[in-house]
Amino acid sequence: MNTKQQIVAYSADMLRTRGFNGFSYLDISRELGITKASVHHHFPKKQDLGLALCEWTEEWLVQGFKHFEEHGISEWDKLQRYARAATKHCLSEQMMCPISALHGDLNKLPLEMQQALQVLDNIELDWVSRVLQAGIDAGEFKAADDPRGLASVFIFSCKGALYYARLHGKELFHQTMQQFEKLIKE
Amino acid sequence: MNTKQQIVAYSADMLRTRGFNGFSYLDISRELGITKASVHHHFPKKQDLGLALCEWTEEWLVQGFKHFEEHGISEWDKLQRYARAATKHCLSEQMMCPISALHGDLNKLPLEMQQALQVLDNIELDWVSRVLQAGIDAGEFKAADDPRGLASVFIFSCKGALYYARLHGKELFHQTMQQFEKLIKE
DNA sequence: TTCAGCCTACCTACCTGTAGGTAGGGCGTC
DNA sequence: GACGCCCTACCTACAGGTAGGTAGGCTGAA
Repeated sequence: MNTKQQIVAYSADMLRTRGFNGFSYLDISRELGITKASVHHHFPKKQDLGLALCEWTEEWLVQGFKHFEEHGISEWDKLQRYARAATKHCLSEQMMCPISALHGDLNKLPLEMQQALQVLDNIELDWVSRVLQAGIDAGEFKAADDPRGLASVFIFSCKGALYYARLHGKELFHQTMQQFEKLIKE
Repeated sequence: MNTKQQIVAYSADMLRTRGFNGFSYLDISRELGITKASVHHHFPKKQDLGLALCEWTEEWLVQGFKHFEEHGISEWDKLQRYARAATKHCLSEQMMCPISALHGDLNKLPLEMQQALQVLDNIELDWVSRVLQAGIDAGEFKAADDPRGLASVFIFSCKGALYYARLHGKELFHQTMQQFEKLIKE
């Protein structure tokens, strides 16, 4: 892994624990044992790093969805895998979803990053909508006239509960996902 | 309104647009035309200001719930009023929920503020849980074995959709709330 | 009434440590 | 020599905070 990739990897961790404006080039330089100016060499402006992080996030998303599709034994199982993947680091390492982290700093992001974030949102909403629609078609879930709206409920429930789990413990997360499951199945 | 109250009022706006770590004493001093040291006079450390903001948020919450209770003509109407109140500034002024804002900076908040935030979360979850339970008892909503988990779904759906509405427009917000309504009524 | 002491609310000046960034240079590899 | 990747040194502008001070108002005692 070359220096540039190390910068992105470490920055992705920081994005998820402190948000985009919560870590600096000095943080990165200290972690990797290089100078700040060297970080600037690879990413001249923080926006450049931010866009690289959006690309990283998209890759992370796309690979995740591919994995869930390959291993999910039902549509609900795919959604559960999504939720479990999101949980994986949250409860032990206090990490949030990178997309949520970017939304938290939305007002301070340059336009280009906002546009990249919009793309990420749609990738995620599209995938969950498709899984829900497939589940409805297969009789796993109750009929819904707007899978995208329903996908929103699922995504926001999941992410919100993960945010809160950092302070309230994982029980609330499980309660939330359980109620969502009952709502779409019963 | 004295200086201290002005500091809190302005800080509350900043909390909701930039997050707790997104504005500084210099920002406040510039806005109010006083020096930074004068801000420190009223709130020696930023944590003191943070705790005052938590109090402000609690007052804002409690008054909101009182208003929704007084004017709500059904349990769903109360929840809709909650959602509409949250929407009121979000779509025009890019303001987020203060509680969400604090959660976004959770890892960087001193312990005392984290504890105050936990209290705020519970106040909100408790109120929504009670409204949902009353609606279930009155036959407005379908039975649920865990009103608190259901309250989580509602709150997170609402807040998440507001976050996204800043970037995607209000349609997604309405879709989300509409699907939630169908889920608990049909 | 006057005055000392105290309080509130502000001020200037200063501190350490960044945060994002710029300019010029060195070194190793091909 | 060219280039990638690093470096030192520096810039402006903070961010949270500290120390010492001033001004005006209030209160109680002489």
